[in-house]
Amino acid sequence: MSATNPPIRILIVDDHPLLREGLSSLIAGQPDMTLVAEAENGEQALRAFRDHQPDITLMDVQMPTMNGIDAITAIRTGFPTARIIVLTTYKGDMQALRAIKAGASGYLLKSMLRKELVETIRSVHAGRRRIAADIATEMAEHVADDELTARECDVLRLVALGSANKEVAARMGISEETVKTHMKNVLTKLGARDRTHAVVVALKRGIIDI
Amino acid sequence: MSATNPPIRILIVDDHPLLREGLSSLIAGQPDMTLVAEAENGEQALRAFRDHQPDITLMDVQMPTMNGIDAITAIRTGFPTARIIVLTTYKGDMQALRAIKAGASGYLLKSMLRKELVETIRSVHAGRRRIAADIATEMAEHVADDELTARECDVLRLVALGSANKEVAARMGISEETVKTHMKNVLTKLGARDRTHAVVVALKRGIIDI
DNA sequence: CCCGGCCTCCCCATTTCGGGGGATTCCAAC
DNA sequence: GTTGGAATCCCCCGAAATGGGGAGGCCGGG
Repeated sequence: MSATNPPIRILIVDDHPLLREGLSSLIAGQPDMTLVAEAENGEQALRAFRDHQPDITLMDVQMPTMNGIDAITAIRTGFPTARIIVLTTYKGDMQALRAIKAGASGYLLKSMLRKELVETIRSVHAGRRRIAADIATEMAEHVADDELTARECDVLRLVALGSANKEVAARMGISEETVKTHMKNVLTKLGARDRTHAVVVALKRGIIDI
Repeated sequence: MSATNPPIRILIVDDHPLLREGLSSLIAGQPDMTLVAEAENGEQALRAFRDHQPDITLMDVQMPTMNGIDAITAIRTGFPTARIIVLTTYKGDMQALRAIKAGASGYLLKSMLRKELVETIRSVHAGRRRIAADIATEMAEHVADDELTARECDVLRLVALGSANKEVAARMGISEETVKTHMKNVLTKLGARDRTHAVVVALKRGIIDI
């Protein structure tokens, strides 16, 4: 943070123009930071990263065209040392977990204070990691849980759309008995009391989207 | 919009500091607008409105302490001519409907372009109404639908939390048969295929929250 | 090579739902 | 004062979901 160091070069990726504006003006007020590019979806982010190779990328998760998780994976495939901070509205512990597994160094909420954000940028730039406390807490509550398998997620998604077991079976090309088995596992793993509760829990935790 | 007119006096109400920053810097760039106050929840909004009586209030819906709908109702009880524009992330047609019934003159998404926002501010200040096209479309699809009654919402909320009809009945102090009747009505009104689907539809449309 | 996880399928018994029907009471609005 | 909506309760019945058990095949890591 000494004045002799070059500024932290930052890329912003978010599809909300207003939020980009807010970030941009926040960064403009920090003498040790400079904004090098903006992108409004994952594809643009990839190009912008290649062109500018920023020190820090601030990335939203929900975006059209290419979501933040895929963008993080793609960026870190080409640049394994890229430091990326996810900045999002809350969407459950699973989304955060996926972002971190994809290589994010930070996970923050858009509702946080400006001060915390700039501190996190400096912190991550210095090589540390920073996960918002409430998200860390929620992730910790589920570390011991078995995650849903791909097949179980498929079943649950169809159930969320109103399919009965028999219809799920027909759509997936498997027997109704298999669907029942998957649902039994889902109920157990999510600690849900019935299929409706399971869908609600999965939506809250970011395990499925609708 | 002539330079001789006094500027449009604006109040911002949003719990996201970053978004307030973005709005603030956007307004600062408009010669015919001036920011008179900011608030980060409904209560503060009420006080700020009384103190400053802005021409336009930009209001989020989801906030701690006092939500946007209640804040709109409260403000317009004291100041029936207040012009309020709701600025939110998408949460279903029902939330928009409630905001408009409470007296909002505009309903916009946070993902919109800056240009559209400043145009809407001028438009609403001139006495017109402005609802984002996609929201208007979705609201139009449901104008013919019967809305859920208070009791039906109560039942659906408990169902979403994993209660069986029998348990909903016990919690609400009514008979299971009554719960079944309510659920039948809910399924019909929402066009849902089963209770799980009903909960998902209600969540998407902003009819219930979890 | 063997083990574990995943996916698949099957059986049984009980409970819960969903879709019909109908009925009463209460309150507020016209 | 009648009318209508909301809320309450009741019946029947077939379909669906839940909870318990078991079991075989496949694939990848140790």
